[in-house]
Amino acid sequence: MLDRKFIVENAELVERNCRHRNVAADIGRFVELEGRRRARQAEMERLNQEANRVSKSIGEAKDPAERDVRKNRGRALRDEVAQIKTELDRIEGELAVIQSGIPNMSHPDAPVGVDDKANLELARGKTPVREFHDHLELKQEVTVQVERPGTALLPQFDFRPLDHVELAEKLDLLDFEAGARVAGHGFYFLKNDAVRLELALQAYALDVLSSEGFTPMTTPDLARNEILDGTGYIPRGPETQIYSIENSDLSLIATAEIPLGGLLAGRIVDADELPVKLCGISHCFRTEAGAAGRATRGLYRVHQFTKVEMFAFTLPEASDAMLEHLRGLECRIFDGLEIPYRVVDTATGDLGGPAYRKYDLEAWMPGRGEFGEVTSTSNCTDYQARRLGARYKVKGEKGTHFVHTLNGTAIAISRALIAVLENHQQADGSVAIPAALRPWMGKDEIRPRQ
RNA sequence: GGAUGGGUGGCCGAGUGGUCUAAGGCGGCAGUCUUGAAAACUGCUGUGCCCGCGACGGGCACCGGGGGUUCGAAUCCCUCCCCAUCCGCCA
Repeated sequence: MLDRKFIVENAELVERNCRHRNVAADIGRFVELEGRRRARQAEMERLNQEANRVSKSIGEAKDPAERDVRKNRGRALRDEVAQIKTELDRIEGELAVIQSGIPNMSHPDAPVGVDDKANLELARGKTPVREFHDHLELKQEVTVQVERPGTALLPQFDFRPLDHVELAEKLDLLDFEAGARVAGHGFYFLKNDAVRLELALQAYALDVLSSEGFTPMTTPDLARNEILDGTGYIPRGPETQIYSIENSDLSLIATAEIPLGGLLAGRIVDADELPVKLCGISHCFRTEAGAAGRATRGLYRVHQFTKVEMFAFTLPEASDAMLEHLRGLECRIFDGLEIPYRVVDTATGDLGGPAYRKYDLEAWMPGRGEFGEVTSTSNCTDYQARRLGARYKVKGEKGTHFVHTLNGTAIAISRALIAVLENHQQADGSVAIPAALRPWMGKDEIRPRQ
């Protein structure tokens, strides 16, 4: 959430930002209520002060009659306070509702637009996209090259590429049918080399991030709703993406961002302990409510997957640079996997609540014939930290400040599997293992079973 | 699941109705001493909000959350949550 004083003092900026974000929030009402809250607050404090004075004077009163007079005075004052408190609570409630609906401010360079159509492509990965064109004369050359402005000559598929579901069937890597039988549509079993691939992808990501000073962690796959709220996830309501555990205040996490953010909830750290760089491995659970019928085939949109997540707590002045750092690592990881991708600067209307700026990596997915999101990294500035109560203190200085939080996908296994299988497939239906994964796979390719 | 104990400032920990304006310690900051450092000693040191041009100025609230009793609650009552230990079961 945003700071109340900031909202009041920058009402026009906040209002404009809400428009850019495509969010309806009654800022005018908020400013009015906050003004009233302060006035009532001041009034209540004045009465409390008076009542405290009266209470203290009772012990000093000489005769019983005088004591009774003062007691009555004290009682009257406390009654008045109680009335104001009731009104204050009502105002406070309405303020909190509006406040929690106001999204974070946006980075001045983030592309402005109400939805993902305004997203801006910033860069491409090192690995060129391979496409398949029916009209090309396949017999002439094994690899056809076409020219594209601004890039090197691009290799093309010289065969019609399969999608990961077809590949997985040939290679016996996935069982969606059994997943559906056991847990319903959207669940799946990984089998055989897909299991090794998952472990290899985790090990590879962990390897890169450990060398960059991230502390590896596995996290609880459940978190208290309070922590979900703090990180900006909404555990209840019809639109929720979150599975909640019945008869408890726990939910299944949608990403390790949730428990990792919760790590410093309600805590104050020394400024010289920052930045804290964490690398969390967890399962991720998503109901995908409202996503019915959209890209439901295969692993693209599933209810459970494993993810290696980067998370950072930084000083405010360090968060912009940290976001670039996280983006750079995502690029390094996917370049290392020899997967073609593009980097997208997310438009204001597509940022969600907590993000100040967000970059997505979209990998080329030959089976879909389009780019699909595989990672996402966000700078949430102090928006999450304020709600979580994650603060830092500078030695020798008075007071505390909110840290900045950032998160970024290192590897989301399900979508990474799509990208690896589809981009590294070979004409005979086998899949070449990218060199970066071979140490953990113990083999160079996945071949169909004999 | 059963039993018990407990939630107090950055941390540890005392405190069972009115100098709690929360003892004491640790840590931190500043100073004295010292060639320098350590030790020792002295002082300062919680969070949030409000008032104020500002202060090393004033005020209010906060002892797990909420509610109650009282002129007055960390302290008494109700309720909820959380944590720890032991036992049982179990990977």
